[in-house]
Parts: sequence; structure tokens; C-alpha cells
Amino acid sequence: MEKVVLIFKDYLRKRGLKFTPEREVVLREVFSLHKHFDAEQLYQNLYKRKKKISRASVYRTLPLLVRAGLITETLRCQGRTSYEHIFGHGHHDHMLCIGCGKVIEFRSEKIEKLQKEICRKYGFKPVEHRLGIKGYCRECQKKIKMKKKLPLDREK
Amino acid sequence: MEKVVLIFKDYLRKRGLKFTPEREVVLREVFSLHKHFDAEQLYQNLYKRKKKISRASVYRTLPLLVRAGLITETLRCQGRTSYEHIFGHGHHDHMLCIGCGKVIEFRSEKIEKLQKEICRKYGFKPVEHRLGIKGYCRECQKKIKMKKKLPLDREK
DNA sequence: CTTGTTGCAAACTGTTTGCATATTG
DNA sequence: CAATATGCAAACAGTTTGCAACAAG
Repeated sequence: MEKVVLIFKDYLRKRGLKFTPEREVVLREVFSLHKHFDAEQLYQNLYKRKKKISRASVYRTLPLLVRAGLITETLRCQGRTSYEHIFGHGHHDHMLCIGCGKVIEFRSEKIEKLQKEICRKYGFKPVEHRLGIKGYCRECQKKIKMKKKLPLDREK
Repeated sequence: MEKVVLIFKDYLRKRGLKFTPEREVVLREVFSLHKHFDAEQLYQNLYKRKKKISRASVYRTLPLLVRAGLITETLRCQGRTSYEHIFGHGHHDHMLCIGCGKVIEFRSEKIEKLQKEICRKYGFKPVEHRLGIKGYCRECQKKIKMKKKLPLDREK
């Protein structure tokens, strides 16, 4: 944990930016969470905990953490940009359950390798990639089977 | 092309929705394009061509096309929801160049298969998946090499 | 003490919605 | 003619920004 603080400080120093209390609080909150989050959730968490940091600062800090290589954007769920920390966590891909919203993380060396191969073939230099599979998790499949028929998709 | 019209009509009829001139115009425009697009671009195209369809109708029609299985959302670039048509085009994945914005489409049977395997392992029933690789295309790599140093990432 | 940062509120952007009117099946 | 669609403008949600006061290096 102290390591990420050092990395962030270093990132900031190198470009003449400042390590402020607000930024530190955001950083620590991010790394105390162990799942995906978005700016608003983070803000709410801090707010409840009486750390009154403005939304603006949260929105301004997250991109810095991305550039510092500490967090990354993930699948967009319903319009909000969501993030997860990446440091010491390594790359992985996601399955997102349409039924309950659950996120399953996985990693496949084979897929990683194939991707690199394909990039090479196209002369493409990959920087980041993201694989997301939407579908239904085990539990939600059961729930669905219990209903006689799937409703028509007439909901909004 | 007439085939997609039939599919859409069928989709609409089955759920008591109407095949209106506006919907037809949007549908035809979508299928006359051969690249990714977003709601605003579509609206602008139609507007220039004197087909005055309201933004609201465009926004209301696109989700119908998605549900009809004719188009699909793609990578989100800069905040807008972007789509591509899928009919007769088949599934494929994307490389997105950070330098010039170019989109390279590719498809790997091996990756598709591995994904299915992984889903099976997790008891996950996939509905849709999306693999996006961000990086630099051949041309942009050359451009970058020509500069002595990469600029610090201090831009917004 | 200079430069970057904060918080606030206002501005923006993409998208959705309520409603009166018009159109489809 | 009943039910759905349209266009408009207003409403929304998430995010960004201008600015005056403030704080880090």
C-alpha cells in the first residue's frame, strides 16, 4: 500500500504536480477497495466517512491515477466510467452478468498469447486491451429456467 | 439490404410495434454505412441529406435495431455510444489506434473457442462479448519513432 | 512567492422523457 | 379508431470547467 503512494508521488513529482491531502485520500480509498468502483461511489464512500472531498477533485484525481499506471478503466456499465486498481493485481478479463451485475474476473494465458500474435500480424503495437463477456452467471441461469417463458424484451 | 428491412419489420410486427418511415430511413442509413457510427453522426448525415428526423427518433430507433439483432454497440470512444451493423457481417473484434483513431477489425477462431471454454468452466452463459485492443497502428508507430522523445502526457 | 489545487456552481455533452399531435395497423 | 410514434423542448446524468481562495514545493 505504501508502495502505491510512492509511485503516485513519483509520478506527480516528475511532472511538477503536487501531492495534496485530497489526492492522498482518494488514492488510499481506491486501494482499500477491492472491486470495481466509479467516481460517484468513491465520492459517496469518502463523504460518509466524513472526508469531505469535492466531486470535482475526485473526477480530477482518477485520470491521474490512470496515467500513473495505478488504476484502469473497466467495462462501462450503464453509462458510468468504472475503474479498478491494477497495481499488483495484474491484467485480467471480465465476465459481466446481465442478470445480477456480478463481475467474474478471469485470466487466460492462451488468450493473451493469441492476442499478441494477432497484433504482431497486423503490425499493431498493443498498449492495453479489454475483453468483456456479457451473459448470465450460474445462479441467474437457474432463476431464468424457473420462469416458464422469457418475457418479451419490451422493457425499456 | 432488403433482407434487413424484412428482419426489422418482422421484429416490429411480432411485438406490435410499427414500421414507420422514420424507422425505415434510419435503418437504411445504418446499413448504407460501412463503418462505426454514433447517434449524432447518423442524425447529421440524415439532416444534411434533408431527411429531417428528430434526434429523439434516432435515439429511439437504435436500441430497436440492437434488439432486432441487426446492429451492436462497439467500443466506446470518447463518451459516445457507437454502433456498427452486424448483419451478414459476423462477429469480430477490434484494434483501436490511439494515434489516429483507426479501427482494425479482426477475428480469431481460436480466441472465440477459448472464450467458450472459459465460460463453460465458470458455468457462465455468454450472450455477447467484446474484445478491444488499444495501441498504435503501423503508421503511427513510425510517426512516433521520428520524434526524438515522446512528449510527457500532460495534455488533458 | 510561484505554480498548481481546491471547492463551488455553472456549463456541457450525450441521452432520455413528457406531452400534444400525427400516423400505423 | 385504438395503440404506437413523432418532434419538440425540457429534464437528466455524468463529467468538465471557470474562478476566487488556498496550499504545496
